[in-house]
Amino acid sequence: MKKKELQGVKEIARRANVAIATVDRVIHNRPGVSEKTREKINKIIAELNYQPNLLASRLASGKIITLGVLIPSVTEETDFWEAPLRGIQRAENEIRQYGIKVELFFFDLRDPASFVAQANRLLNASVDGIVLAPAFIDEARKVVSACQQTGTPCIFIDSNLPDQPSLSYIGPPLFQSGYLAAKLCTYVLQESSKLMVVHIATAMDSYTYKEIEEGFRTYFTDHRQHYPIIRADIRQTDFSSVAHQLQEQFDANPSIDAIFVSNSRAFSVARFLESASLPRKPLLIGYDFVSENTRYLASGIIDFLICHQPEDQGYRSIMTLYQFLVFSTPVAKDYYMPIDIVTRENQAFYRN
Amino acid sequence: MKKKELQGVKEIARRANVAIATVDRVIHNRPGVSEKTREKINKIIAELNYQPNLLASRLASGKIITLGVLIPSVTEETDFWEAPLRGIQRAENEIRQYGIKVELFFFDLRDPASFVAQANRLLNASVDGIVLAPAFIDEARKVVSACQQTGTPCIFIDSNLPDQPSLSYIGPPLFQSGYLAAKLCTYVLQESSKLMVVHIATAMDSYTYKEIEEGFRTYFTDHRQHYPIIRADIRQTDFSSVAHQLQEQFDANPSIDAIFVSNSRAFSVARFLESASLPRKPLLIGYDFVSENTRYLASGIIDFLICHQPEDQGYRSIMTLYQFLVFSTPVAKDYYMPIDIVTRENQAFYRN
DNA sequence: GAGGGTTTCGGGTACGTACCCGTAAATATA
DNA sequence: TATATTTACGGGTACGTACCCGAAACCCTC
Repeated sequence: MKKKELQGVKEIARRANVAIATVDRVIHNRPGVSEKTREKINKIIAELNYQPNLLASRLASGKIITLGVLIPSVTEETDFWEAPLRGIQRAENEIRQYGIKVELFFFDLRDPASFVAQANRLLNASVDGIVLAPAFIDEARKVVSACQQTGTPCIFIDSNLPDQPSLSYIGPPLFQSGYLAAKLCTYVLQESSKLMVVHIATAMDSYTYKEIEEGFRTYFTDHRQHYPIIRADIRQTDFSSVAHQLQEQFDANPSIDAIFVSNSRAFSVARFLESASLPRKPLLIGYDFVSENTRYLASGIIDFLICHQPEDQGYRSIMTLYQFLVFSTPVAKDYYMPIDIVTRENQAFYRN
Repeated sequence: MKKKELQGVKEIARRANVAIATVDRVIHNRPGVSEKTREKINKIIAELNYQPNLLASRLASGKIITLGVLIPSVTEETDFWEAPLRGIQRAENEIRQYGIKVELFFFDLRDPASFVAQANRLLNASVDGIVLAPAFIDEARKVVSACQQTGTPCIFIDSNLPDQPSLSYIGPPLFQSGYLAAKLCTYVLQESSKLMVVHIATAMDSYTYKEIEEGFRTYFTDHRQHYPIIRADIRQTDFSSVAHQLQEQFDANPSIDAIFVSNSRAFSVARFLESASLPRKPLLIGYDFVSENTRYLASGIIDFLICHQPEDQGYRSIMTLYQFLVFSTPVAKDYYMPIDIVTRENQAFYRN
């Protein structure tokens, strides 16, 4: 009966003629090992291509890794953040058994103060990693620098904070999605057509919208198609304000053949189009698979929705932190989500 | 110093005044426990809402779960199956540490005999679960019935075997993707336009193609648009045969404004269009993000590629089996992949 | 009521790693 | 050279579960 080969640290310890504890010290770079034995053990580790058994590892160290998440709450305004939250919770379910816990903090998208308050709670919770929707630029900067202090890895989700140090950005490539929207418009454009870009938001988050519109316009300059592009900035998000301003634009410009809404409020424009009596319905393109939008997509008033798999963004952000903290997996600085085109015909199968 | 609360089976055993082994027997429905104690223990398990610690569980039972995969090999004809394979390997990497192993078997898409041979190897490998691309219907049926015998769960990937018992089907909704292709065509169609559906394949897998074409045609009947639809069945996949047959069709039908290729060989049609001198380039729609297609997408000859995230199909098939075998997670009978629209403008961000 | 069989259960070890604690060896101090 | 201090290492237990093996308790049968 031959001696069964030992596994893992035991085998290393046997070969190096040392105790398991010593091997353990080497693996975790703990002091108390002479340079000589350290080298010897490292050599054997390399030879064996030793991979620690994470089951055993995480079982033995009863430690729990906590991840903090700071994202907007779901409001009656939009259910967009439902999806990332779903993804986050799905990820948590998958890795909970491996000793990972997720703590959620929600802020109000319309209220920077709530962001600050929740951010402080998050920072005081002494978490091991952070997922952050940096909706308010200056306020988010402070969170980032606090993370820098403590060495806590931090991931931005859905929108970026340019030039800020972070472990990773997980979200859409804004410029290119505007560019794609422009291309989709061209399928209905004719000689005399005009275009309209609509921004509907109380606060104009400059960076995001600018990138998108830039992409949109660049498409036409790239292709030397110089249709007039009308801009509508609508700062009152209630329907009557939106309808009123749109009506004005249409009165002034009858031949608008395509409308591009730069965020998830296309449903508001759709509602206007539904009630307005226009000679022909313009093409309508917007963002995000939120419930109001999908209704108008189904009824044919919205033609295209551009989406960026928000659930997957949430899932991915948690999993990335997990992989980074537990396995030290290297992380890509920018992880751009695909630019999905959702239409009436494929929306039933879209996974938001 | 108060007694620390015990965890898991220990706590159950303490409360029930039995040994851990007895609790273990109850949990695993093993015999050797009187009905009375069994009930008592089950009651406590319910009270505590006990969730077994999977780390400890899988660590203790050193068992290795083996998953068998039978998919087409990557050929010079098409690199489509690279993507599912990537996904499968990614999944394996993630769960290898939890005692899951994947064994790969490849067959030749042009050769049913190779399928049978590899299927037999797979069945003899006594795996715990199977992922199967049922490319050959009758031959695949036999694998399924063998699985039935042994109770081995089996998942179909990429194409389905209608009316065959399986744990799950993970793949595209064929009918709807044809339907969507039709819709995309309409953006360029005019009064006098004709359409062409092209099948290029040595063997006509009846089910897949039929579903797709059915969806394509249904769109037009649904919308009462009765453009002539020309069919081209091309059984010689080499370029000159394809070019020859296409040329014939175009000679006979000058006003073909949109071409729909029912599989990944759109690049072949694209190559023809590139060299042919047609009055105006028809819209070209095909399937799959394979390298030849993406080149023609970038150059603008292919307008749309319809894709179904093949990498994710591979990943998901393995993970589904894993979750099912290890956690007994319930599995959806059909998991339809989204119908992605890839264009020149968003292809850079597409994750195949 | 003694022998044999079956059912029911408990003790104990193993999985691979983490980490506490104690001790021998090496080095420094007196 | 004897003693204190540091450094290097080994023994051993714990994490929560799986499962082997043996023992007690029970049930029959003659």
